[in-house]
Amino acid sequence: MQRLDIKSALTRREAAKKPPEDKSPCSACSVRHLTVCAALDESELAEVSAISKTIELAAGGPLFDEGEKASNLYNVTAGTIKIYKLLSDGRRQVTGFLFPGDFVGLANESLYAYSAEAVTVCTVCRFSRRELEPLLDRHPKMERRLLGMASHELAAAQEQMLLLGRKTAKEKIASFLLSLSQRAQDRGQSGNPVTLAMSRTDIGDFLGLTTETVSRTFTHLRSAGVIVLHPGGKVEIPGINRLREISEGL
Amino acid sequence: MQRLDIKSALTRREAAKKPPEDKSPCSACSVRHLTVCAALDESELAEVSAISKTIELAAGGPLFDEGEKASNLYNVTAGTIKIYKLLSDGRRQVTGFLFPGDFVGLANESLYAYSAEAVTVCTVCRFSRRELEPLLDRHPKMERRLLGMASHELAAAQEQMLLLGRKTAKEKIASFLLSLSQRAQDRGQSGNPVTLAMSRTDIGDFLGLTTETVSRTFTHLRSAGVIVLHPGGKVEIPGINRLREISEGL
DNA sequence: TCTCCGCCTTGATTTACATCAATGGCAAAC
DNA sequence: GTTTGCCATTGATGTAAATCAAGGCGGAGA
Repeated sequence: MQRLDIKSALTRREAAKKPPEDKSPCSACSVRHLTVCAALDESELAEVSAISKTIELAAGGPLFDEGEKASNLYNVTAGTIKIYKLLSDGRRQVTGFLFPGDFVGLANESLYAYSAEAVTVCTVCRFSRRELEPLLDRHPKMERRLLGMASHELAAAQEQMLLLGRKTAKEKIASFLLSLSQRAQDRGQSGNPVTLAMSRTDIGDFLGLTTETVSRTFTHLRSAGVIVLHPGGKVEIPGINRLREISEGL
Repeated sequence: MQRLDIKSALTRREAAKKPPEDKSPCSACSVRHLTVCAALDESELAEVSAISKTIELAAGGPLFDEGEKASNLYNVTAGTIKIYKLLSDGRRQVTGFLFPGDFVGLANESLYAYSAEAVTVCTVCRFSRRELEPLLDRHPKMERRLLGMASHELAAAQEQMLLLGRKTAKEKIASFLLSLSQRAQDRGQSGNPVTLAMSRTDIGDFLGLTTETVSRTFTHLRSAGVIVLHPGGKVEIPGINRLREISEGL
């Protein structure tokens, strides 16, 4: 398990310069059909453009930290982001990975309940909460869509609780690979082979395992011929049906 | 860990007769300020009354099952309900306990993603999804409130992932007791002593532990003088600050 | 009142995974 | 080209919690 080293966290933060951009070409957004903005027509889209700002994040760059004032919301448009929570002694739980089309920053209370950090180079679309709320008031379609996305995330969170509380290491890794594969497919990318953009440590912190156990479990699945590990984090899954069985404990 | 025994589940289900009632005195609802309905004025409340129906559940009675068509939504008005998911071999993860004011049944897809079952005798308020949706369209306030509740649940789910993935048995039990205590207080009930309405098995299935470990951990906290176990599931917490420290791993 | 049964507790033993430790590969920095 | 440092892998050992096992207690029902 990764225990956060404060010094390295600061270094990482400094390293992550964010060169901001300015144009917001929502109507040309390639992942719009996956986002909150899917529900909008051209004129509504213009309103959204007016209050949104495109931002680039370097790999490792922080988007926001747990406990910070939740003044912005973000749409991921490119790259992979992780969200996580920490215990005071540095134990970490990654509670989700976000891909293009995903939405971050909903906070019922006024503070973020988790931290968000870029795993790869990322592009996100930023909205200030103050400006977005009146827009939601005027466009119930958008709010409905947001509620739908929140429900969907809630269901995913419950699935993840089942994984964390009751699955074995092998079942966890199998479920993780299948879920990544599915999400890649949903985005029109290859579901097989699937690319793992994140480190073994991040995977471990997502699945409630250590790096070593993650690595050993990959090795085990490889030996069993269920997966093939290629360079660049590419994982081929010749035994995808077998992987499905494993993920269910069969 | 409880592995679901089909026979006993059926017995339990038959045992749970639900004598339905008919009146819906929303305006007299004692937990309204905690629910979706908090946002509503008198005339809106009347509309809600018109499409809601009060239902009583015996202890152990099922509300709905995972995979069932999600045609209803429910507001809990009295009692405790558990929601859970199962693996095919019977391993169970309780993903939440619901108390008066809580809302169940949101399902983005058309099927419930989990099962819901009464822990104690319960009263719930039922809405059909078909009738509720147009009402939400007309009352954005209510939809906004629902989004707020969903965000809140999402934050709770993430906290629970941190617990499941990274906390020790002792930390899990401590966090659990504190969270129940807080929720009781939010409802104007005693936070100390706090009453545990659910069995050790349910607690274990919620925390990713076995009954035995739950029991041993309670014993350990009792020996340490942090809690006192009284009959009827009442837990007194003389060392509530100590319990806070324990829950954080200090 | 007695019996039964489910729930809780406690003890002995096992085990899946964590921890500790060492090494190799690769990419960035010098 | 060499060094540095991160990341992944693999092996040896330790341990928290699971599993297996045995009573005890209290409420429901005869």
